[in-house]
Amino acid sequence: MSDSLRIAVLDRDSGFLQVLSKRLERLDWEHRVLASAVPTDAVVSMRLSALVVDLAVLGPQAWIWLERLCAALPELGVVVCTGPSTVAQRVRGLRLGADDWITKPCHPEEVIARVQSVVRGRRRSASRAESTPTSAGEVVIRPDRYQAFVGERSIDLTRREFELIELLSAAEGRVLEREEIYSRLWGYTMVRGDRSVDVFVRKLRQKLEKASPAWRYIHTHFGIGYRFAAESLEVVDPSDVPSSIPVEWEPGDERELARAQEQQQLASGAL
Amino acid sequence: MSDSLRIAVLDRDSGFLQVLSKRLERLDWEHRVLASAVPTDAVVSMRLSALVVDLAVLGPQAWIWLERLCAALPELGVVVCTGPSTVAQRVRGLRLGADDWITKPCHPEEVIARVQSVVRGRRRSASRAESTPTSAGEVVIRPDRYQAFVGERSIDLTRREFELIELLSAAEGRVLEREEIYSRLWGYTMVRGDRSVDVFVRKLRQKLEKASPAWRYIHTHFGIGYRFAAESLEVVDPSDVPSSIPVEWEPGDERELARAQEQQQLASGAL
DNA sequence: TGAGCTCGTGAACATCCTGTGACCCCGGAG
DNA sequence: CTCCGGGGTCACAGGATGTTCACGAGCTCA
Repeated sequence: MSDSLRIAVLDRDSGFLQVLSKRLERLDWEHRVLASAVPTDAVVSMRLSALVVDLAVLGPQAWIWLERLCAALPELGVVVCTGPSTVAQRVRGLRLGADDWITKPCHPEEVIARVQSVVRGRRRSASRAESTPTSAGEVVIRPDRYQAFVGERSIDLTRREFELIELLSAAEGRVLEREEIYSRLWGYTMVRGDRSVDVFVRKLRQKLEKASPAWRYIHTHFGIGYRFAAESLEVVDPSDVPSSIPVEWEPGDERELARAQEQQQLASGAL
Repeated sequence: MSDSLRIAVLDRDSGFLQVLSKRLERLDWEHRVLASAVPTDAVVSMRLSALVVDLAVLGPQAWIWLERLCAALPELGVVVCTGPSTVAQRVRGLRLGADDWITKPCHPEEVIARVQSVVRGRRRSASRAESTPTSAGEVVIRPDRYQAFVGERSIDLTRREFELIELLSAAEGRVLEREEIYSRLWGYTMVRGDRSVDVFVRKLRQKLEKASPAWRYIHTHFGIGYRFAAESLEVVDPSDVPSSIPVEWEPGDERELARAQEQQQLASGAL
């Protein structure tokens, strides 16, 4: 989602900066201005999608700096935007790892377009590399596998179920309205009376409970929607649980068990 | 191998073509010259890394042609190299999917450098350690031989089949969506309803299973795509099984078998 | 406490997806 | 020209998944 980017501009030309910043604001891209050479580490920590840089501010260090930066951050889009230059300079810059070279004076719109173009290329290759596992309670959500796990065991979610848990967990702690859930998962607005969200929440709850019975993950907010938050249940007195249960469950029996546990929890005051 | 590229130049400026061709020869890039607009399909079949194009030769069709091409071949690097233009035109071209825009007259060296820069971005994903054998389970994938082996015996994969296993195994553990597999193997975007990926997965599975029956390599993720991971089928001691599982297995029922074994494993140890 | 809405539940139903085998096309070799 | 292997398409069938429905329990408010 979100084609909102994160970029930095390394330049001192106040006119250029002002115009460009205004455009960036309107695009709603996160951006910051740097006034002088910044150590590579610092750039790393900014987690940028792209960097626009005027080599002039770097002085004689420019080439070395550029080379180091590009070597250290091959995923970073680097667009050089600088004054008049020779072919040799441009070729050198591009060979060192710059992704584009724009000659000033230039129109900010073109800068934007070229940055987008550069990032578009990156995105393609990096698309799934950014998938970082999330965890909540006992479950771990792994986008790279389109699946959630408890320990090493897959919960065996379907595509929609996974999308749902991914969405909910991304908003952990916040209540998401049905409408929002629906429109983010289905892509269009929910018609009144549609129960799809509820149904998938139920399926998801079932699977979560089966895989991680001691936790509650999805909480209903009456008249509003759902909230995702891992909450462990009070430990139930073992003597209450008949020892015969854990042995082998027939395909239909988990439900019974789940219900029994629910009753117990209710009784013990967990809610 | 392989900073040797395959590019095409769509232009009519004989001087430009001559100079550029000479440079390309020296770089030992495969290249060809096109004199007029070429249907997208034709470009697809050329299996290019990049295309340099002068929009002037395309006439009024230029924008449509460019848009179609970039949409169909997201992996193709497109560098527009054309005469004087307005900012609006350049922005438009870049937004439509062009990766760079060079204004003539220009130095061929800069064209080369920009093409390289564009391709460098693309390649990142494809730049796995070429020619380094990978192994998974019983199979060894040898890019240098364009073939996979079990022990010393070749699995006898065709070109596409090999490309597929190479792609999948490079992403071992991750789920690859059909669209991604398709676009990386065929080079252009998949049309809905295309079953090519499935068919090649089947062919590959057949050969893998024949060569290495005790392992499963390619796992289906319903509604998403495939995941490559070597998993050995624990061979269950036949004497353990028969009485407890009354069902008779038909000769072709490996799927049943696999499932049953999975169940057993679940039941026997893991919790 | 009761009406009215909301939510959980199970199941039926419709749809979509995938595995599969058969078939067609094409370029190269004989 | 014909044969052949590889690549790609098609239609079918079984299964997995998504969607809808009806019913009952739960929550809120008067």
